[in-house]
Parts: sequence; structure tokens; C-alpha cells
Amino acid sequence: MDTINNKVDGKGRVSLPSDYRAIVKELSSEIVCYRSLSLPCIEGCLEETLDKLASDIETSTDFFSETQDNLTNLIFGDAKRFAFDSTGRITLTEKLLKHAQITNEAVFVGKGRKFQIWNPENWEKEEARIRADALKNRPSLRTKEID
Amino acid sequence: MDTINNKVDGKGRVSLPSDYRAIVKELSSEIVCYRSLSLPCIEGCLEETLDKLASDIETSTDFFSETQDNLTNLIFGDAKRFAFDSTGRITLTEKLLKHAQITNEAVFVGKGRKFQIWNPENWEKEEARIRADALKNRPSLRTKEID
DNA sequence: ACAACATTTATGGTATATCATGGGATTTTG
DNA sequence: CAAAATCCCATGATATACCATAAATGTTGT
Repeated sequence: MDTINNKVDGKGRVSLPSDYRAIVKELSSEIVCYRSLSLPCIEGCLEETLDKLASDIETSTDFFSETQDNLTNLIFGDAKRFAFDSTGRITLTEKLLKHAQITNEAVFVGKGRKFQIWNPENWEKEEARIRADALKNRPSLRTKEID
Repeated sequence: MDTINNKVDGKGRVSLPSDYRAIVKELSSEIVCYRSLSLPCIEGCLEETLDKLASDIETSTDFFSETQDNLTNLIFGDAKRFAFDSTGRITLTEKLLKHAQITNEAVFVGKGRKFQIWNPENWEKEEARIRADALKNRPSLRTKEID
């Protein structure tokens, strides 16, 4: 949960927000990150979340499962484990930082079982887009009691 | 549940009304708050309410769905856990206070499974608006009240 | 009914622990 | 051996826990 802005130093080091860390630490000591398929951001989650995704798709009878299978392969090929050090930081790779256009600052955005890491300006725009979109679809949101 | 007016100090601390606290404490020791999507107020609920919503979304769309991505970003990106201290207070964030235009005082308004936190003046206007709206949409009520 | 007392609640202030972040030391790798 | 990646320590900032007072509410006894 939550959106948090942290600094990224010259080595690509960035603190995983403490709230995130607390949750991760209950289950593991590392996370998995990969380039988002559709957005200019980094996605992160626990390894077990990716594993679950893979098995879900394997057993799926969905007509489009072949497409999803390809997408899954893309993610697995890209994904890399990141352990956090004693002060709670991970060091992101050039490939990931470049994809998300991150230099000095990174915004962590909670997504429940996953999270995203954004360039601050890009996230600002994306958030505005999402909120506008959600307002347009407000009737369906209402039934789900978001607002 | 009635509406309760409490002070907000310089740190953003505010007492959760005792009635609210009693209900929350039966189930948890913390609440979740987020900016209302359409109104200038803060909304609060139990975490399980958001979790339920998230699982609803997960089962209704697939892992790669853009709609799901947007919704989960909107919900979990904005929401934050707030534990209350030994005296029953939570400390609201700048983002939330700014959205609701709250400075010194905050009004708690019960909404069943949720509640809202308002700037007192804004709530006064909103309540008037709601009452006027109710009358307009129920002419039959009006005639009965006149008689 | 009223007074005296007790308990819960709200609020202000201060101390403490935690977190984010910079710099440097140490290890690994090619 | 050089370059890079990883680990460890120091510090300032921030948030959290703790204590102390004040107000409101509730309770008891006469």
C-alpha cells in the first residue's frame, strides 16, 4: 500500500519503504523485479507471486492462454531477484532504471500483491490518467464500494 | 453514528472518536485511509474491506488486464494503514489533509462500513447539499412534511 | 437531587526508536 | 590487479511511543 518517494544514489541504490519491507520480511528476504510489459515502470513482487501466476496460466483453459504464456515467458526472462541489505536497500540494474527513466528519485506505488517503481514525473501523469479514467467508470466503482 | 468534531494538531494527529475505536478494536488495531475519489474528504475503513475489494477485482479480470492494473493502482497506491496509539490517535499524512483541506479541526462522519473525515466548513456545505438533493428527488416526502 | 469521586476521553508536549541516505571499507569478479 | 558489486558504519531527519494534564462523562452514597 501507499505511495512513497525515495532517493536513488549513484550506485542505483534505493531504500525499499519500511512498510513494504515489513511485509516482505515475513515471507522472504528478497523480492523479484522486472520491466513492466505495458508501462514505463519497474514491477516488483514476491517470487511466489510469479510462481503462482505461472501455474495459474498452465492450468488455464482460456482461449488466449497461449498469448498469456508468451507474456509470462517475457516476464520470467526479464525478472531478477533483489535481496535487500542490512539497511533495507536494493540496488537496481541499469536495464530497469533505464526502462523506467529513473535517475535520482523513485516513487514506490503499492498494488496489493505487487508494487511499481516510477520516475516521479511519469507517475504524476499516470496517476492523473487513472483517476480520470476511474471517475468516468464511477457507476461500476460505486457497486464495489471504493468511493 | 453521529458526526464528531475533533482537533488536529501540528503533527496531523487526531483522536479517532471512541465509538469508532470500540468497533475497530474488536477486529483490528488499525484502519486504512485514502482520498475520496470524488469528494474533498478522507475516507476510512478496515483493511479487510479493501482486501475483499481487491480479490473481487482479481477474480473478475486476468493478471494482465489493464482495468485491473488501474483499479489496484488507484486503491492500493493511495491507501495507507494507520495504527492508533495508546491514546487512540492516528497521525494523518500531508497528502490526505491537503486533499480534504483540513488544518485545525476534522469532522468524522459515519457511513456504515466506512467513515469520512471532513473539513468542518466543507462538511456543513456538503450536508446542506445532500439534504437539498434528497428533497428535490422525493417530492412526495415534501408534501407529507408540509401537511 | 446533589455532591464527591472515579473513569474514560481528548489534547499537548517530550523522549525515544526507526528510517532514509551518504560515505567508506571489504569482497568478488573478470 | 583493476573495476564493480556488496556490505557495514555514521548521521540527520522523521515518525512513533510514552507521559502528563485537562475536559467530559459516568457512578456512588447520602
